[in-house]
Amino acid sequence: MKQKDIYIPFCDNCAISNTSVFRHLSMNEIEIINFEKDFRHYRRGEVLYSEGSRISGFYCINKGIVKVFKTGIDGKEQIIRFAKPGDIIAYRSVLSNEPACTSAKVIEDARMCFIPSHILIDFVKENPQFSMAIMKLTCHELGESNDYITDIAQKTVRERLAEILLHLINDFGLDTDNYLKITLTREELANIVGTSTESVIRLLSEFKSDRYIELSGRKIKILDRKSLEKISNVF
Amino acid sequence: MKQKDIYIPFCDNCAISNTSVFRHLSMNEIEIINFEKDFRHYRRGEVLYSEGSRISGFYCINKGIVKVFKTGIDGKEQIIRFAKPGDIIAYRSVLSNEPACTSAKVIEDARMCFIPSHILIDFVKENPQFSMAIMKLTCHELGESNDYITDIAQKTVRERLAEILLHLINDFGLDTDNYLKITLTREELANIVGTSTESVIRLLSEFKSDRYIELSGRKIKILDRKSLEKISNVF
DNA sequence: CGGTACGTTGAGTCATATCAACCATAGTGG
DNA sequence: CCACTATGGTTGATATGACTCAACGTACCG
Repeated sequence: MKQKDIYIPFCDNCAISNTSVFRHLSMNEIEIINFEKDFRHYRRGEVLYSEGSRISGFYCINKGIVKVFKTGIDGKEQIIRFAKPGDIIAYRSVLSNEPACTSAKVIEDARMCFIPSHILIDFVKENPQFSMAIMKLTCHELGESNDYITDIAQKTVRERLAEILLHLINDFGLDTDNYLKITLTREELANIVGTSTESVIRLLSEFKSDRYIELSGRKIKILDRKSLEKISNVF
Repeated sequence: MKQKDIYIPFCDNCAISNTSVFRHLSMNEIEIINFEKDFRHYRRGEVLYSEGSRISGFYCINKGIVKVFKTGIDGKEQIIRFAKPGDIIAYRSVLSNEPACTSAKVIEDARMCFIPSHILIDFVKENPQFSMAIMKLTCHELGESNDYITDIAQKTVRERLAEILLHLINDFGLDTDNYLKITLTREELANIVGTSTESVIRLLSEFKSDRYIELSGRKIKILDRKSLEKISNVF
């Protein structure tokens, strides 16, 4: 406990980014969040909330990665999206005042603020700019989900896997050696693509022998992005 | 032109329903819509807007049915949802101020109001109640889309077809003879389920010989809802 | 050292897509 | 009025992508 991290990020810092929904809040409103939020660390594997549960607030991610998923047949997970620093999750349930329709689990050690529901609801009601930003965020997510419905309904597993790799590159980036910054288990990859673990393994090693990627454990090195784009059928 | 229908519905009537998002508007606001809206008839096959286009307003459906879809590989449609009386469409693009990410086409002769963008945006900014209602609507749709991703990724075509039939029953109802009130081509059914026309045909006639449904042309008669529920794997 | 979770590979199977032919219907134009 | 064309529906044959099952390898962890 000697090394315990006592640093708590001020929301002002988070709000600076011009992608954050918080950028439209007044100093006063940010103060309110700073005061009411509950900040803490979360380890890989920790569950933030589960499908069907009532949530009393939402999370704002400062560091780390969280997967948001639904549980389908026989408990098989379908990953809906990832949340990374700057993103907020669970806001949907708060706003629609329904039980959570997804679960969320930490997949890379994280730091997050938990912010009580009423704050989000109050701000949406009182701050039109913020309200619009949240609205846009929701609409954007809706667009993405609809895109994915089309993909999953029409593309082959091979095409979808290539596409997911490209999405992961976009969202999480590559390190200096061209390794994908996010690491996932084969099963997690399968649960995004919507296929079986075995199929992911086979296709990955196919991509490998075609020299599009290289594999070392869970790390994926991107060698040929153009070809992945060609395979994935995105224009 | 003798028989031209000069009846134009007042928004007050639409707003009465307690499912309409307009129920939170003031009399004054409703007057504004009444004044600015453009009401007209649309025939089956008419395209309201297409993917990628900029839209200057949104539609509120008074009568008829519209399909909202995305165009995927080789122009194959993926139907995302249907809009029926009381529903609004294209509001997503208006709010996020992005080009349309879907197309919309009339599949059952319709009457609609076209309402200019600025009205929606103004009301969202000025009327917190209305804003919340729109937010809930969006969140709800997002939840539905995410559900469908899970289904389409994990269920078989057979299961999905049964599920879609149940959804159609819920959304559009049955007439006195237990016929589904909405009629779709086999291709349209395929484009909801995310499969080929031939597969839909084969599965429908399988359901028919299993005595779950009866077919006469495009009309589908529901004989055994319980069994369809069992097949569809919904609890 | 054994346990648990993850990764890999092979073999067999099945659901579903694809291709092709054909029929029915309705609208069109000469 | 008839041929012409387009659209939708149906059925059969065939191909194959992807899943499942099963066995085994690997690595880390207490």
